[in-house]
Amino acid sequence: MARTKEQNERMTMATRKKIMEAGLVLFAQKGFALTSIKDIAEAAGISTGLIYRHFSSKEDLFNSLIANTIEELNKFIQILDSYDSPKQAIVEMTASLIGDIHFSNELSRYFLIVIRSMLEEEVLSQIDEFRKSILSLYDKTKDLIKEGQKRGEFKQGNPYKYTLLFFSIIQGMANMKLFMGDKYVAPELDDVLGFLLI
Amino acid sequence: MARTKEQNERMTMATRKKIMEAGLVLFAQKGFALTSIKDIAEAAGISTGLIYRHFSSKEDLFNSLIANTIEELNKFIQILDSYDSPKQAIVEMTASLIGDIHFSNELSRYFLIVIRSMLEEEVLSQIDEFRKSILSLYDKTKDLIKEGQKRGEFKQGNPYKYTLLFFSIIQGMANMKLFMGDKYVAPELDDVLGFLLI
Amino acid sequence: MARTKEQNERMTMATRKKIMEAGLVLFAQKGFALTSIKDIAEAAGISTGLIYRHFSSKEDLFNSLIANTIEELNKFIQILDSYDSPKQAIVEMTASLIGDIHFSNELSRYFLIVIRSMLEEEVLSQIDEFRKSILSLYDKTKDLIKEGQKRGEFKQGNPYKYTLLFFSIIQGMANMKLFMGDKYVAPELDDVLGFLLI
Amino acid sequence: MARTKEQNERMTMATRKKIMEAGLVLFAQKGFALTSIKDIAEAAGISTGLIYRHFSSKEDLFNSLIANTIEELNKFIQILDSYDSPKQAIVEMTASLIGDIHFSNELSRYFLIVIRSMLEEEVLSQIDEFRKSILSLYDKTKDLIKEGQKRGEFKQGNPYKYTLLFFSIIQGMANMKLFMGDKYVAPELDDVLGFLLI
DNA sequence: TATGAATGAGCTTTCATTCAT
DNA sequence: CATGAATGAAAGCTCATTCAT
Repeated sequence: MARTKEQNERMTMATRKKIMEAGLVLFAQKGFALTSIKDIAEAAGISTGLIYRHFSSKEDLFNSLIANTIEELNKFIQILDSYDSPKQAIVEMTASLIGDIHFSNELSRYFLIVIRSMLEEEVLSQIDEFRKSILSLYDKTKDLIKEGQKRGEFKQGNPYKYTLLFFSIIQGMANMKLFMGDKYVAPELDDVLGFLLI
Repeated sequence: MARTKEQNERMTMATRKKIMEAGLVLFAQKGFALTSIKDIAEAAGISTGLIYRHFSSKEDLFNSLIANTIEELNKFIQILDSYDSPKQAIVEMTASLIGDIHFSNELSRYFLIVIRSMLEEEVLSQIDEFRKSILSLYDKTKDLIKEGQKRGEFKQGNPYKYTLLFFSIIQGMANMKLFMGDKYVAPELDDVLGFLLI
Repeated sequence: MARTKEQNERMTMATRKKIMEAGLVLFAQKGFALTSIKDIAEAAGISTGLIYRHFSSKEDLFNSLIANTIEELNKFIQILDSYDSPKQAIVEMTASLIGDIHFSNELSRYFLIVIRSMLEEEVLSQIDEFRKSILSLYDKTKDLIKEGQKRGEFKQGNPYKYTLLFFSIIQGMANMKLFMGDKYVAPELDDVLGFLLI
Repeated sequence: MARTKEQNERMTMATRKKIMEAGLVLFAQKGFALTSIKDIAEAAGISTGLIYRHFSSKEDLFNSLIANTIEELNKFIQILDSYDSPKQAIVEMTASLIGDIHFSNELSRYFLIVIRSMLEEEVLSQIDEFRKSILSLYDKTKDLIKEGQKRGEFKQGNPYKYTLLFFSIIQGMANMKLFMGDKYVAPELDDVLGFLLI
């Protein structure tokens, strides 16, 4: 008997998810160029051909992950708004990121994708939107810091400079975790935010 | 009459230098896999074939740069020994790194190569020695921090954890500078070392 | 639905066979260096890339053919043992070779591969084993001649010298057939073995 | 002071000779494709560039050697005419060839070039003339055998078939000598010509 | 829908040839 | 005349993508 439409759809979505998960892990680890479609297919436990039923190209898959990453970054931005004070926002965000990186959570992979995309020159169609999204997160953070400084929660100093330092640290940590693996030891919140908090 | 031996040697050296400089820039930016021999040849203003008069393969060229990087890292380790106090050593090293990154000096490219090599899985013959060299720099730094803590120059806390945070920041900054280009604003020494200095 | 495993296996085998047949013909004719992968692909009616699904490199394909050749030579050696008398063995072997060469049978191509491998200096990994195999055929033949001389079936004289002459003739004939094509006229058994038979 | 015209010419000819000698050895051994200009230059003890002052291309050098080979073959044909009887002609020719091959004389290299040219498909411009020349030697030999048969000096039988067998043996021997090197043992005249002489 | 054999564009590498000296 | 650094076309090989089943 033929499967129901719903069953088929569920299978389709399950496969799509498997591909994206495998893609996220591998792209974060090895970057776009070094990750082959065969790698992804093997990691996802399917055939290479099947990937092309779900994504029109390797770049399309990558772009889908970038779109997810953008979404995650935007969620981040929104969460920043939901806190009572800039200090609370930054502290919560940082604590959460330290944990994500420590446990190699999905979010930490998104930040690795960010790093890689920064480095790779590859002309990937969505990369511009991606950069905008990153810059918008930076911008939001800058405003938050500015506001926090006004309220006297943060040290004085160029908020843009602090923003860049903040994300340098976050990305550096994500990278270091990938390099050190189990040997990685996460820093304390106070150490990471020492430059900013009074 | 033919060129003199000296002339030839000078030409050879000049070309070799051009190739290595172009290679350093491109490998730091795009990594091993994404950098093509054609890219390097174009950047160096020579033909593809000529690269193979100087390096037996793309990997050979990369390994030469890695060898240089190892050398630079070792110089770093030695310099750390030459200071009177751990605090002075760390402070000078950091100040120097901030400047190198800010001006995209060669050294900052070496740190980008380090980042890339951490991320890329590619089995390049020298990479193991390279990792050892990085870990040895980490180790040296850890000892320095430990000693500084004993002397009361640094905050108390797991010195290994501080080491990882320190290099996370440095590498994150090198990466950020590459991403932001002229928009990059370097942090102050005190901000970078806030987590460590008393 | 996907192809069955069996279907795939059949396709794979058919392709592999096509490649090896084309390779045998071309390597026998033009040797390793002059035969390009493109040549082989065209002769086999497939794309160049497909060859690499079946053989990891041009050398790997060549080595597979060499392995076949070694096998054929070993069969030859074994057949020589199965005859009642050395004379019969040599006569049958020669008659069979004359026919193979005349009809450009596979075996004659193997002998051309032998010639080429003798001539080419290229360091191909299996070539040493191959030479051993050839020398072992020569050795076997020498023993056979010696035994035949003891039995009074062959002329007296250095059996090693006779062996070299014998294979010089065989290989010369295979070569001549390739050069003359349809214009080639095969010699009589008695003419070929005149130097040996009483 | 400038060299005299004569001196210059002598030097030119000496260099040209060195190149041709090196080319003959290497082309005979490894064939056209596997022999690089650099190989030849090194063997001749000169620079690669200098070869192009004497020959317009690698093919031009090869063709010059082919021209020499043709000349040698023609000398052969002429020598065949100078004997009193076909038998004497064939016997002398064969004895001389056996010796040349045994001592790896120049002539034996020419015969190796013949073998290689038979096998290689490469479109070398002079190859057609070369083949004609070889066929003309075969033809001459055939006539000689026919005449000898008339005179009762040779066995009866298709003279063309005998010719092909004769040159198969000669070329097979040249090849075998290259393969066996010092281990080679030359056959007796009677063994080589057994099929023909009464 | 799912498979993996098959394709071919693009990369690394070699080497005949050119050319400044 | 002589050198060898430099060029670029062509070969081997990889891998994203297609397609028959």
